[in-house]
Amino acid sequence: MKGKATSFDIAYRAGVSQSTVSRALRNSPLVSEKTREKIQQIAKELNYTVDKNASSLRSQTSTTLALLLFEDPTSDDSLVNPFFLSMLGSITRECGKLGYDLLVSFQELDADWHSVFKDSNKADGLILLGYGDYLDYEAKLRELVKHSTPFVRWGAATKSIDTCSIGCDNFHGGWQITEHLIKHGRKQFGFIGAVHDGAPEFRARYEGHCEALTRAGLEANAQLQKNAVNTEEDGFNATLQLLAENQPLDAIVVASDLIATGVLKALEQKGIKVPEQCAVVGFDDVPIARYTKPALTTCRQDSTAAGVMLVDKLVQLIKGEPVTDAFMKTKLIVRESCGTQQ
Amino acid sequence: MKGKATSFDIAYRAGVSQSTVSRALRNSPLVSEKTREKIQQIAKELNYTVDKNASSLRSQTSTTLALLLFEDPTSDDSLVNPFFLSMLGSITRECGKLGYDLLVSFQELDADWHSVFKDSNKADGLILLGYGDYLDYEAKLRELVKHSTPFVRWGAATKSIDTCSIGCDNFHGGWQITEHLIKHGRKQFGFIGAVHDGAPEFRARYEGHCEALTRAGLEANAQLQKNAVNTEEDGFNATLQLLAENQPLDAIVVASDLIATGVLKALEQKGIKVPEQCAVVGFDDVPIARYTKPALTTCRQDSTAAGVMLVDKLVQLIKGEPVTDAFMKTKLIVRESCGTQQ
DNA sequence: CTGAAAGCGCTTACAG
DNA sequence: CTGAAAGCGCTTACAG
Repeated sequence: MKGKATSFDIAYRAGVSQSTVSRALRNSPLVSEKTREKIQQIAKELNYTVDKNASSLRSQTSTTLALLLFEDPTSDDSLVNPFFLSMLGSITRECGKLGYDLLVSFQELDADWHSVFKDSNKADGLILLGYGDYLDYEAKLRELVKHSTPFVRWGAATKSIDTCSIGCDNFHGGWQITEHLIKHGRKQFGFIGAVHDGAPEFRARYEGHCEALTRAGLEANAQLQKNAVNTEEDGFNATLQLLAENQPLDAIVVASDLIATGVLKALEQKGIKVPEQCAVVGFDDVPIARYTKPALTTCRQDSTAAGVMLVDKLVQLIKGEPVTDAFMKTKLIVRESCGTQQ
Repeated sequence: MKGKATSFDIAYRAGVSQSTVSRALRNSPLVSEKTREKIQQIAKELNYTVDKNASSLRSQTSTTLALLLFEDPTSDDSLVNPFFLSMLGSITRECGKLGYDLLVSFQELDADWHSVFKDSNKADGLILLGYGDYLDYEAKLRELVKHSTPFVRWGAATKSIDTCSIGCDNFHGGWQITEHLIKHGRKQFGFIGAVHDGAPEFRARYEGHCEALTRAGLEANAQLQKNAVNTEEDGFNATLQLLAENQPLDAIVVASDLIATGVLKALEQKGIKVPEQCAVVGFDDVPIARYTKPALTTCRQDSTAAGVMLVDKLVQLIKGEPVTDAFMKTKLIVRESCGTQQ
């Protein structure tokens, strides 16, 4: 035989019709066990694999998911948000488990996502990670909804768009981590991380932070909140700005671990001892957090569970089953940078 | 119109045949400019996208590449080798640039790679990253060659198999980093990293290391080489074994950064000051290397360039163009853990 | 349980 | 430069 074997080749050898081969290979109950076994045996001998393009074309379903990664606008070319990277493993594995292939793509915000993947029948649904600026992103989400493209995303739930989002309880996380510091005697807080409509997750963390302060009878000082997008460099610069306020500080709550690495760097440069003089806490629990000196206390988002859930929900959506948003609990991971045990 | 627009819909509106539409959309010179423009205009209005499955089926080419990631046997479920992760960005981007889609998959060593991706026409070629044990891997490579599946891989070149591999000059890297330490007065070396046929890259680094010692009139002491696979934990344990030899040591050359984090941890636990009492150097320059304390001196493999090259070579291979192995230069990155400037 | 036939939406000889 | 037709390799009504 030249070229790849087709279902016709198998049919010929098995002495049955091509339709029967197709049914047998997909374990249709319409085929007798004996016939099925014979056909599957021959298929194995011929190293036969169903042609994906033909079956997808005919059945109008690709059993492929597309993962779209959006980068933060300022991040360097080769750097992907490490938190998303850590989701990749479980997303890939879960896809494999459910029999889906996974297309991965870095997206520019100006592309037409729906046409690129869904309209061309490359993928049955989309997983969205990250977004750059949230406002532009929201407009894109509306497009997807309009085209009734099945998709799920990691991020904050929104009332304004009817989408399935999976995110962690950022408000609770911000509260949790701040409350821990207060309980251990910290009183003068700074906060580093962008707080505006373009970054709803950072904002929720900040609001949780403020809530903890209020409940403890402390006051959030807006002057001690400095914006930073998700980079080490921004964290470094924002910290210098914060210190320039010349206010007493014994703790800095940071909106992400990546930013926190820059905070630690700035404090070290200024000779401020962490955690003795100033506690620092991050958010995410990316791999790096274990290696900083002092090791970073942070708020873990379970990226493995998140990846599995994103895939599961998307597949449900594709099958037309009802799905709900998921809101994951965060977990306080105490290391050295907050100066407490446990 | 219900459902997605097809080339027939466009043909109808443009008053031409469907064949002409197909040609016009692919910028065939066989179509007059006027007709082409008209057709492309209508396509845009209808939000038309070529059906990937139909075009792939008909043309027998998918313009899709598959990235197969193999995990080290011992690594935990959600953890992917950070060095490979850092290639992912540039691989994805380069694929986009060349108009290819990218399927990503974690592979078990027992799967039939060719049938899974190439024989089913899901992908035109394969990119292989990592391998667990090299001997099993080699057998798999032979299979691919036998099925004439186009593929490229990151790793050491082999004479025994006719494949396109892209790797760094591990021997030179091992030499370079050791030579640097010798030049700065270190004399008593340990080496941590698996040195056997199952890990040819680590072995090459070790051989380069030994070569540098020999040239300097020093002697490599096999007793001071301890095996470790690519994990922090293994690095930690191997270091304890090394120290238990009770031999004088003023430098440890480590086969990877990930292992080196475990080495640093063990030394800290034993109260051995890095770099004052003992220098430590890694290999790879993964993101974590900048954050350890002391920051890790290491040998950089340019993952961005590597990713681009892997994609470019694979596409050449698919097009039937001749390709050659690539051997990238390593770069010494001096940080704090070796105790020298520059 | 099985087969003959249609058709998914394209690309590409072939003919003009 | 354009069109009519074949066909990529399947899945799935339809008929028996």
